[in-house]
Amino acid sequence: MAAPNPYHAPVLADVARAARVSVPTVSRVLNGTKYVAPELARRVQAAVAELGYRPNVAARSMRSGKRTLVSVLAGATTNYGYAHTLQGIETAARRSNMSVTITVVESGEESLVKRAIDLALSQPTAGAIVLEFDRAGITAARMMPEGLPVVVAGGGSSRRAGSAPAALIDERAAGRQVTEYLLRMGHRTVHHVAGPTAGKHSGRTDGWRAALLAADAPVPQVMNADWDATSGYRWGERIAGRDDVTAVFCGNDEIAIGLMRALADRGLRVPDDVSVVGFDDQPLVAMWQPSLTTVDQDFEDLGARAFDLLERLVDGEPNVTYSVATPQLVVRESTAPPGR
Amino acid sequence: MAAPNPYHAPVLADVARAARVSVPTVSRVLNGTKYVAPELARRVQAAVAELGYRPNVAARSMRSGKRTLVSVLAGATTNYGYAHTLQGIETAARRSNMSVTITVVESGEESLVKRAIDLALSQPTAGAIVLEFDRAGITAARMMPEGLPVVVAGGGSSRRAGSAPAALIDERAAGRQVTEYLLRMGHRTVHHVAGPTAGKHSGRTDGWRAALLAADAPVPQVMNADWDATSGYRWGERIAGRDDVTAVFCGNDEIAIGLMRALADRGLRVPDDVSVVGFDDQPLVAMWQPSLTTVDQDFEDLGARAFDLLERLVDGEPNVTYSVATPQLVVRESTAPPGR
DNA sequence: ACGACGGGGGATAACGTTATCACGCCTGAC
DNA sequence: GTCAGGCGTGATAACGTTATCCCCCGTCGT
Repeated sequence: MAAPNPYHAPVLADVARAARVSVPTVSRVLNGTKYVAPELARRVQAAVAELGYRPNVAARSMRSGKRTLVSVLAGATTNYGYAHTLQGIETAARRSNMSVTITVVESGEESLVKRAIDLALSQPTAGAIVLEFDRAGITAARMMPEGLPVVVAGGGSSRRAGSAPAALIDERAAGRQVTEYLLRMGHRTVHHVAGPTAGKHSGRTDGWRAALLAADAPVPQVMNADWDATSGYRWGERIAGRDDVTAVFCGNDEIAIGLMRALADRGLRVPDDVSVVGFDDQPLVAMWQPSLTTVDQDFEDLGARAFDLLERLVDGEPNVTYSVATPQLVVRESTAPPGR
Repeated sequence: MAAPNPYHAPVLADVARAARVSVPTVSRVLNGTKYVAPELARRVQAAVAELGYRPNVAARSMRSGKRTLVSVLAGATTNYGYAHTLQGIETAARRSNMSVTITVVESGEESLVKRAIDLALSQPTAGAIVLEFDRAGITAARMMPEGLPVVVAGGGSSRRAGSAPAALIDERAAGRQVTEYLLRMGHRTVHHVAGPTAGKHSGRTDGWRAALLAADAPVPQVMNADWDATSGYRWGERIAGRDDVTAVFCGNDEIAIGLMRALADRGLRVPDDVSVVGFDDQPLVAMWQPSLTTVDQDFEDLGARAFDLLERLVDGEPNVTYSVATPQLVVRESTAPPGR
């Protein structure tokens, strides 16, 4: 994209000429930094409207240091959680008259992460929000340059001292809640199909294990899957052959849906034979047959909280730490006391 | 976000000092614009690496006119089609070392659209891509300022001369294909639940009507819904009471899923009693029971094509017009010859 | 009536980069 | 040996904006 662009937007000097005032005066009118005589102000406003002048924030930020761009780094954008978090950030940013750039980090491989960070920060950004939902995001958060305001958004429940401020959803509490609910209904234990574990810890998995241990229930081996429905389907096929499995807690809704389809294809009924719980509460899963019991996570709120933390950080507020929300269990038709 | 930001990234002058060369020489090394002695180049590279220098594209674009930012304006971001189109744009832009900002246009109301455009264009953008999937997008496309490179991405099949270049998905052809398929299986006619119609025309609806007319089939009244599953559910409830409806073509997958659930709740079987077709081919609908016959639209490709058009436009290529892809019918379990 | 004070607005500089210009040195040819 | 030419490098200017400085003029106090 090197060729000359014939489009030349009007600049302050054009407005100043049209309004017969000096360039700094136009700037003062637009920013309200100093009192300007009503007559001059009126002429400036008129010229701005007529020429369709639009300030060049690049030049502005270069001189004033004020930055109006926030970078979001994410391992993906189309998954339910990612897309809604991004939307939450965008809405909050728009309210503050800031723009959002999105850069995808394709994997956790360091050279790729570095390239993504370089691209994101090549723009004059006020700060960055890293979606720490997967390995790519975790690596990106670790590799962010010192000194730049960075906020992390993710599924943890607390934060190490010294690390970046974070907006969190307490997945651990949710995992525990799901598991306790199933145990209370009489299931001897709860099986768990996890998504690709980001490092050692997954809040959902931790909460599940903690609840089982607290209830003295056996802790089955974790079944590892990808985040997609196909992957859930494969585990469903295997579970269909085992009659010790009466309740399955899935890492997300896609896995749960795929798993339920596999069970149905093998002639098993949900929830009569097996109870299934998802995670995310995507709109479609309420329409499923049976509708899916799942965990509602407010991703838009997560994004909004992340932006809020970043804004406070950029404003120089001391002791910006973290913000946690606890997701809610949504009970629907896919869970029942064990019948097998 | 007015407060001072203590972070100060290294600038060219810092690199130049560290490498004991002049500022322009550093620029020349980084851009490869002119031959620089190997020894100096080496020192510059070393200094860049050590300081973690990252060029400030705002300053660069101000001087050179080269712009590395593309603005996307969209009526929403989380819906399946929107999110994937956006992802296609981001991937293509990243390959060209360009960043993407996303600005949501909350409605078609002119003052809101103007504000969104102002926000998007307050950044020094090389051009804009407008997602013309809804009324907000259509209004935004109309209100974009003259002179700025603009590309539209949407669901049309052709383009008026004189309007902005466009990347398109031929929804009209897809609507016709769906309808012809159902008629061929023996349905007397095909009913249609449409999404919120963006202006008078919806390609899907036009194609459906054209196919019915071409086959001399009766053209039932269009049922208007929103894009969500709940809205589809409500139409499903009404359809369940009518035995003249044997095949329903839904505006998108959400509507289809909601509709199928309503039919099931009223004791009707899909496809035995009613055939249902969706639109989009979201991953989950293949797992439905019955799995949904739908139309696969390659939104990521749409986004990539839109970016490509914009790049050519910005590069000053003459006669940049439009690009069309035809989506594919995906036949699954939710359609069958009429049995009612 | 004269000086001090203050407010409005223009002139100027600066942000970080790249385009242009100018200079000095080295090479090659007479 | 001298001069022309070219190439590599540094100096300078410019992009569009805002911060700073400063001047001018009006007003108020004595």
